[in-house]
Amino acid sequence: MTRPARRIPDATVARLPLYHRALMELVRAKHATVSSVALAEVTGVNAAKVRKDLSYLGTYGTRGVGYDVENLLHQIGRELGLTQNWPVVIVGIGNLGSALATYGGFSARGFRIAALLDADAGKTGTQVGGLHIRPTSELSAIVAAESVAIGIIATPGHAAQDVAEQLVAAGVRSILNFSPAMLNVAEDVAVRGVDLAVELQILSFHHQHRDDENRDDENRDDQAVLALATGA
Amino acid sequence: MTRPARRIPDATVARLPLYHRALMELVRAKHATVSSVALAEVTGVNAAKVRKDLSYLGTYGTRGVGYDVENLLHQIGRELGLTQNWPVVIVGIGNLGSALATYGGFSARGFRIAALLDADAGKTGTQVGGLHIRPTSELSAIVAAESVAIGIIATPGHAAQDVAEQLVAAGVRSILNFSPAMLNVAEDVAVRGVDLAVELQILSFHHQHRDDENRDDENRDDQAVLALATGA
DNA sequence: GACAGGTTGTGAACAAAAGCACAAGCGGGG
DNA sequence: CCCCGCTTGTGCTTTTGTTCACAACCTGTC
Repeated sequence: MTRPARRIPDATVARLPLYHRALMELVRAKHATVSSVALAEVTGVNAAKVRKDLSYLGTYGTRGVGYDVENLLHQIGRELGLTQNWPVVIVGIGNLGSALATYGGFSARGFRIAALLDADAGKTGTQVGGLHIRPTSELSAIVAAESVAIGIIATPGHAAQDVAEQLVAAGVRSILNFSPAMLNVAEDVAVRGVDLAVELQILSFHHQHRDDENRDDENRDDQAVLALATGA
Repeated sequence: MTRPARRIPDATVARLPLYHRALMELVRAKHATVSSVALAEVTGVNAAKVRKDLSYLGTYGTRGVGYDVENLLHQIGRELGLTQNWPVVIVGIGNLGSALATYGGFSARGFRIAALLDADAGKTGTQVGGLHIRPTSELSAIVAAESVAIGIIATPGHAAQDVAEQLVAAGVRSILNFSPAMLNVAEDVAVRGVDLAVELQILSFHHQHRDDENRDDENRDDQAVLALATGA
């Protein structure tokens, strides 16, 4: 069945989760099919781009009709690997770690929190979101026992590198890093960093430069980032 | 002085906070100067790219020497608008909102949390991170009184659009949206969306396709923080 | 003061992504 | 059966971003 074969561009990969999220919503709203234009509207992506993105996955649309919502959702989920319900561990259960542990979005979208870990002995044993916090020393045992694929680091910056090394040593090959530290790991380990302050700073830049921008063609949508009002 | 004049590319803007963060670290470590190669190493960005990025801000380097750390930090901070210590409000003080409220990174990097707001009357009055939670009804008064520039939405998805409209009505033109909802706002309002599950899903994709990728040996430096695809 | 070693700033080549525009195909109506 | 309106999939163009490579320039040394 439809071997994708083609390499999917990074920019497309980054948008697939967006489509996935929107399609879940459409399923809930009982839409049977959706056109690229409609999907573009709810995701804020250009319609041609939606079509091109989806075409990388295979030919799942029907001309004159659109895409079957359920099927497309399934195909994107499969491509993203969400059918596997990956187990993840969260290391560092401070405010942010707790928030992540109780964040419904993970479990709702293909991930299972296998364990919460913290180095602070004062925290271990206490419960967050229905899971007991366990000492970091148990990390490798947990990773092995649960075949954990992905590690989330929510520690302070100074602990992050150490935790990363432990994760990698335990066999984890994908890390989502919320600490402000840069992680230095083997090349075959995928690291994604999310720095909340960075996002604010980017907003701040646009805020500060708002006035400079209207001087050239107002036609240019000032940023890839700007919300556009859809409307019709 | 030093009119940048040149329009700074989006991709560069997204990296400036990275340099800013690294430079703060270098200041703390008492480095007087830094070369593009060194800065590239600690940020995980290609050295030529570092130089080109910095050149958009002006000519702050010295050939044969490098960049003055303090000065460069100041210039980037100025460009990002971090000298203004923007006041921000956080709406929705659940787990995530609380984590954001107590997240040190904001105050450390140019932002001041002016108020915490929540619609739940049961929460108002209680304190989080040294600030009292106030009812959402006070939003416009607070925005006006404190000249709030940026709003952070950390509510559940179903409340996000409503909150966004209130923020915009109160005069906020920049919104950082942590809810999974797409915001529909006027065109001149900048919205950046951060969806934590999206990040995990992108990792999941790479995890799943790890094997397909080794056929072309790519030197992926996706260590760097990425700009998230935002709800447009 | 000239040379050597190091580093920036940038033009130009290359690569990736976005966006346009339209042929190809579907389905319903007469 | 044929036509018409609708929507996909994609070749092509334009825009944006990355990388290379090197001249220009600085500092310290002899």
